[in-house]
Amino acid sequence: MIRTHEAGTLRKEHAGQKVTLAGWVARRRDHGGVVFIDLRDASGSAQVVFREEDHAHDLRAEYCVKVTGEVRQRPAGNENPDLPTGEIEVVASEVEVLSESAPLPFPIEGSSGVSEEARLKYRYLDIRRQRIADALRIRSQATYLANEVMRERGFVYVETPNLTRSTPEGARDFLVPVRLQPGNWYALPQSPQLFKQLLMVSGLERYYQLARCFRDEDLRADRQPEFTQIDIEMSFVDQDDVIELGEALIGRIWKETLGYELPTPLPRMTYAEAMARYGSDKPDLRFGVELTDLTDYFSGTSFRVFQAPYVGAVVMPGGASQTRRELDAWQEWAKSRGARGLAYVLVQEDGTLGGPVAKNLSETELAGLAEATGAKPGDAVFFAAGARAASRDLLGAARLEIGRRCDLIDESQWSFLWIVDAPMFEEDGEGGWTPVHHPFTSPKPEWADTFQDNPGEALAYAYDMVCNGMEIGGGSIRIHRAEMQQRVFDVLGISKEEAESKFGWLLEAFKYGPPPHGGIAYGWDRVCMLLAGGESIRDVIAFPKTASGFDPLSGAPTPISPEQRKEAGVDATPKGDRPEPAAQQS
RNA sequence: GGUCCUGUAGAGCAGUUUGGAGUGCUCGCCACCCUGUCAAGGUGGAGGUCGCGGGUUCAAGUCCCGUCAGGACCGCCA
Repeated sequence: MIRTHEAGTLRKEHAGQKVTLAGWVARRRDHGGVVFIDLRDASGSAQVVFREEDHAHDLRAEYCVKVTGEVRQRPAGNENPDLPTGEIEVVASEVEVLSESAPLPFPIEGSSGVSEEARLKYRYLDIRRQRIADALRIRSQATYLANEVMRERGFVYVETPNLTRSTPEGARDFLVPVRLQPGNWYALPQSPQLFKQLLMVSGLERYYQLARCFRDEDLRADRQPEFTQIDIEMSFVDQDDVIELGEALIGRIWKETLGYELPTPLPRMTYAEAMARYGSDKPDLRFGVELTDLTDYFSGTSFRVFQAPYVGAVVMPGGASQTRRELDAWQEWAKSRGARGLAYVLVQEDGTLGGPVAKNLSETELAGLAEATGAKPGDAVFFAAGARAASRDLLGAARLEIGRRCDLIDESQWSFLWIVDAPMFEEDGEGGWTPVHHPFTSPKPEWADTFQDNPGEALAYAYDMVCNGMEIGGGSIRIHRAEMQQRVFDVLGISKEEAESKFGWLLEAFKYGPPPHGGIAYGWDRVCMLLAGGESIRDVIAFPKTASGFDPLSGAPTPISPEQRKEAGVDATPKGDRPEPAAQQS
């Protein structure tokens, strides 16, 4: 090794030892006759002292250097109790510049903000910064822990293909042209869903993988075109078994990275309850502010707007003192979400009700409103009326916005829960049904025989783990009987031929004694983002892409040359003697 | 596909409302001074296509139109 010690590990016990360090010049404090360098390596940093004969004057920020010198306790009064190495310093006797650094595009040390674009373009420098380096380390630690838990429980790590077949359901696929078979295309997997079910047919019984997944959809702070899941599947289990495993996995990770004891078993809430109380299938329980259903309350109202299939409300504490401008801003906010507006009533300090909606309500309606919604003097009550799902969505979003604006969210808190009993199907807007989860999700046992008769009410054997208002994992018990699978396809309007063409390879496998099985997948980037305290999954991805899918570092994606285009067979027509590739969704 | 915010020196910002010479702040950079700092300090200096294109105007960083890039959100993401 070039060095004998790591800078961040030096303590006063090392005093008197001759050491050689290697790292980067983090900070330079040049006093002319004496120069201090903070030498940073992966372990931390230590102060190196140079005397004038040492030529340290020419060292610059982020030069990569090797320093030999003697560790000594700092002179009395010069200790720095804020630093782990603050009791010692290294008196340099030799210094070698291993490589110089050009002036930096942004500061490595210090906490000043830097644009996302600059950070991604020079991501390798961004990772030198403490915050990102820490985030990547905590991700690594979490990954080790996950592997430990899975190993202890006898799971088999299996890698599934990244070059695979396009799947017709779900997200848009990334496609890869195939030179050997011009006109035919691989798809990158949206998840290893079908392969992991095949591995259950194979009898592995317990499978897991840190799987790369690819989805060609628009990006968000918590979405990248490629991302990682911890993908898990188990045979001969029911929902409680998978939930127990999920809690053991997340519990170990939170305990050993953050020292947080997961309060297991985690609370479970049905999808229906979550939607009714919080207007969300991933409620943030770090604060209260629940929705109230006022449909019955306003069932006889003469106010036309509230003559709707659903009327609900959410209370903004202290909201009555908002200015006209702030209340107007709520209208704009609601419109930006596709609503017509956000009706409101202000509860004045004397208990009277104000706001434009109040005069449309009857004496009786006004009299009981505060009690019905739980509003107190000084609060504002926001209403949504219309279709139930859309109205609850709006109120749920308003609830989160209230939480943010009123600073009701305790950021130091962890709120974990399971959302269970999601519906199997939802209306696709064209008179048909579409799966809420995916078409291989089993109904709950009580719906096993009858789901096809009431598709809108049938409950799925599915579960999502929610943390701080974010879905971090989700899974289900799968269908393993052909007869039941056929009934699901019938509800979805998928013909036998269509099912054969799209999923034939899975259905074929399921002819050979498939075991009952189920699983779960955790969004690993989101999990690590929560552990690292980040705002975006980009914080825990070494080389992420921008919101338009561009990588400012490598410049990807790029056009291809006409030669590449020809060779890849991008424009070729497939030969007819192959099975029809699954139709692409546009 | 849509809505909103942002774009001014290497970095972070102010200036845009009410048009008047690239006017300014913090950090960094370069040179010099400085023997106990740890966000060291001091003196001096360099550094600008105000994202890009067009328009209005005697005059545009500032107003208008378009466009590009980044970010947030809606749609979308089983």
